[in-house]
Amino acid sequence: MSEDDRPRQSVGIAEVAALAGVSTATVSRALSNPEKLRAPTLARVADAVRRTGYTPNVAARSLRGRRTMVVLVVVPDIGNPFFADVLQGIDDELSRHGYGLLIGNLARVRAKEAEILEIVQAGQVDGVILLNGRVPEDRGRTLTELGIPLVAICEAIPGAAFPQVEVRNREAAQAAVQHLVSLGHRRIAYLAGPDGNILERDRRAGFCAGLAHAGIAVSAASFLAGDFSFRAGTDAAAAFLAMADRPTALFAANDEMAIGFLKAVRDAGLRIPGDVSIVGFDGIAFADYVDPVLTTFRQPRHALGVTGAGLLVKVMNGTPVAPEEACQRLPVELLVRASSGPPRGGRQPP
Amino acid sequence: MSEDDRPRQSVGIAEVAALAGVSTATVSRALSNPEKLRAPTLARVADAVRRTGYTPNVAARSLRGRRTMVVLVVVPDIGNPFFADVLQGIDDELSRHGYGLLIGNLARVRAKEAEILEIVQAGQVDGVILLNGRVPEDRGRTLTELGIPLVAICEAIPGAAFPQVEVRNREAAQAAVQHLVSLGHRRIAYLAGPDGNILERDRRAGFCAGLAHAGIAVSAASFLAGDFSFRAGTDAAAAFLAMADRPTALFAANDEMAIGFLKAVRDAGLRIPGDVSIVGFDGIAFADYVDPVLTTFRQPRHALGVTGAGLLVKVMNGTPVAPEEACQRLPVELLVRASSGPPRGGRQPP
DNA sequence: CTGAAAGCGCTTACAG
DNA sequence: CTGAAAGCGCTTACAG
Repeated sequence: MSEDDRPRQSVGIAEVAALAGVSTATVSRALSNPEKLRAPTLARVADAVRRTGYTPNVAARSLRGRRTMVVLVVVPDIGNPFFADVLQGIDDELSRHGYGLLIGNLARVRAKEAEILEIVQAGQVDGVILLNGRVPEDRGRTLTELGIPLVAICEAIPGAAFPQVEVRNREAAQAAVQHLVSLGHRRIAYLAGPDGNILERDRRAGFCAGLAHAGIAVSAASFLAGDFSFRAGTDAAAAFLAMADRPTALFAANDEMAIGFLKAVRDAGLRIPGDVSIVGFDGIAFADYVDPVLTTFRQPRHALGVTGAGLLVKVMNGTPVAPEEACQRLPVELLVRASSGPPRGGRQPP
Repeated sequence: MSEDDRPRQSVGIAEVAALAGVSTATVSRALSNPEKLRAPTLARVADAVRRTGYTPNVAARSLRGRRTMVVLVVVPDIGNPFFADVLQGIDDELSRHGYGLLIGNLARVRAKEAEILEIVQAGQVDGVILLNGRVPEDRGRTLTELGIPLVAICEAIPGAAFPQVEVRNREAAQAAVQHLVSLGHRRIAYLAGPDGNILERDRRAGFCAGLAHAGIAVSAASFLAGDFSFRAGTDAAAAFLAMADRPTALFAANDEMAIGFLKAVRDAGLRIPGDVSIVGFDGIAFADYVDPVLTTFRQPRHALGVTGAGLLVKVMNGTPVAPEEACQRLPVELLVRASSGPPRGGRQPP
């Protein structure tokens, strides 16, 4: 049957083979398994490839080779700069192994999980890295059922059977409380992340553990609702300012909220850290440029990406993953800056 | 010849065809050109597709159909949240037309342009959107030679023969100067972007035009070097503070630098806007949370993405693009906030 | 170490 | 409106 007449790919493997005086099989091997060829043959092919400017067609290679050399990264919100460094780490490690990277942005829309399933079902990728804290699903079907190599990073998925890499959220949150207590604070508020989020759960648990450890009744602490956004921080500030017996310190479950809160209470005339100390979480770039500079925890973002990608490569290659590797928890670093300090002695000025 | 024994795709088009009692051609048509089928046939196929959970293999479809339904977006730096909204706009428009999106992050590394060329040469995408202000090239070969549909947005590429969408950088920068002049400023500094960058060139030109328009000698203005980073802002602040006859206002070529500058001069004890007014460019989210809130220009980021993607779809479809569409320049909006105000009358305090 | 040939899973021009 | 069959451009098990 005749074919359509759209322009075809400029150079095909056949042309390279003809120019080099070898079969297409040999050209293919020269590109994928050069060690299987004799040096002179390899050289002739390499020369022909260079002269023709040949690049193998990706679709054909994927179809025939049954692997795409592409990994899907599921991100809850590409707009959050936090993920940029993680993605960079993933990309660095993946490209070392010859893999490309497809970004699936959920944009915080649950319905987009169906698209993730489709991409995988369509055979578009060899593995998936989840940064979104849950296994995507669509009408009862879940990603795990599809039998594709999987890894979760940043936001852990409790009980999952695949490798995971996260940071010590609980320990860090506890350390935040310890830091504030050591400065003399006893009335400490917690500005929460969205309900059900694993980071929120772990950081809240660490916060409570920190209080308990310091002999402070959790019932005496204030819990402010939030959702990780700047806006949640300013909203929480309004609630905070209206409180009768205001805490002298606040630990926010992330930096955006800490910054929103900081801005709003400062605008209201409170001094930081005199009237209220603030501690955030994440160590986003912006935290260095607020006034006062935010005390926070620096996450090993790049390392999270590299580690997670490395694990996925192992799974995709069928390399066994040691149990201690399969559930890693990286440390975070407390950066003590100007936003936290001793509470003003005695009462607050009118 | 026998094949390898890796697990194959769960459901193929043949199974669906068998279940529906039609040929594979009909299944294919049902999915791509449903209007060519009779309703009952379509219904039978649709039912079979649903029951089998069939999703067409992307590699096979691309190989045979000679189109991938994927667009490559070349981003200079994925870590810059500015691009997140633009990408969202692109994605919104592209997905309306059935296209997926592959992100090529240059990470400000020139050598990565070679990867862009490879992706295109490998037939991996049907079109390219450039956000990086130049046509990627590698050892003499440029992307334009590859004959792939192309569009540039955000950062224009002068003299290019493909459609472009940018904002009125020159006019906006001029308006920034007008704003400052109207407040009473006469000594105004410009904090520049990286050399050779088109945004830098246009904004600088607008700055100079604004001065000229106000009857201020350009030679009397101060030009501080920068590169669009927070750090460049703090570095420029050091230079600014050391100046003998300090300007009373500064226009930064982007918000990051404006914020870095703001933070550093504030730490040095200057009051804003009393001692120095500051105007940025872009309207990043963070600009709302610095103290004082930054006067800046809000870019129509989402619209930039939507417009650019829409143009690319036209080019890919062979739809003619009207000349006035082919070179669009969207307006930006000046947000007057607390970082700009009248200069303090008389001398500055010691 | 190298080649001939099958076949990955689809789409589409042709025929009916 | 639907089907039979070619073929997209590669890779790989088999044979030599």
